[in-house]
Amino acid sequence: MASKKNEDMYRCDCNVIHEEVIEKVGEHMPEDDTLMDLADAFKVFSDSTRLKILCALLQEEMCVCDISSLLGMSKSAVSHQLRTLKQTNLVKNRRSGKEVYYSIADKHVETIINNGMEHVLE
Amino acid sequence: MASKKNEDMYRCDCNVIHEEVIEKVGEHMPEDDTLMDLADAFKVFSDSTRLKILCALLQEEMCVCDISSLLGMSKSAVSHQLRTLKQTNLVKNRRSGKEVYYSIADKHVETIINNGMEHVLE
DNA sequence: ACTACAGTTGAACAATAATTCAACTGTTTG
DNA sequence: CAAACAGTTGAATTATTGTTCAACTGTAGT
Repeated sequence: MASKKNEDMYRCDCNVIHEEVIEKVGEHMPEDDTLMDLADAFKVFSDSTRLKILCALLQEEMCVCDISSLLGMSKSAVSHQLRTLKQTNLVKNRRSGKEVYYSIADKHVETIINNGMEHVLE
Repeated sequence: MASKKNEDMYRCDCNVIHEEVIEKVGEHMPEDDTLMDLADAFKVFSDSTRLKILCALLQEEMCVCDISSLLGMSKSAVSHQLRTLKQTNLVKNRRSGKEVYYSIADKHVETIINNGMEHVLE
């Protein structure tokens, strides 16, 4: 006879082995929405093109042409990625004549990259 | 007459606007390989299922069944993600009888997640 | 007003990745 | 040794994402 306690609580294809652990851990888990947001945040940093752009902008404000030249990529490809970076508030831009200059908008960018770098370089 | 300086240095569909900036920034950029590795590292954290697993394991060692129950996902799906996490050395496992217990293997996991969380929660 | 250039945008295409499904390994128990 | 269960694996499917391409906007110069 099966335990009735968690009948419909956790649906999956297995018998719960350690209910106490599951309940205890479950209580201290971050909200689902929070973890989705966190995943999305990391997703922005998970593309080497975007990382290159961020590393470049950490040094100096640059226009799209400059970035394209530096990375050896089309303006279109760069612009698409800049759009992503701007939508996530990591960079900001200003127009000066024909050019649009991008720069870092969030102080966490450097920390997050350095932190990840530390993890990679060992 | 075009400048001869950077003739074949940067190929892209635009005229280089600020050569000095590009050269200066270019000198201080991390290696391409390094940035690829960094992107791959962030990629692991960019999925909410994997984040959930890591958050759970940060609290306590758990077997696959426990994790499946906690997340409401199939053992197969969880096992696939655990494989990714193990290949990137973020978790380790040990067998005890029929069960396989997973736990955090890298001290950076907590730092990286907390760091990202700080960025998300504001 | 016309031309040239910086940049943006949306659709199409190609590549990557997460989940499902079914078959499999390994361990315990009767 | 046979049955039952924990977990793994590979192939197939589905979803997501990065880049290209072509057309477009906006600004400067003539």
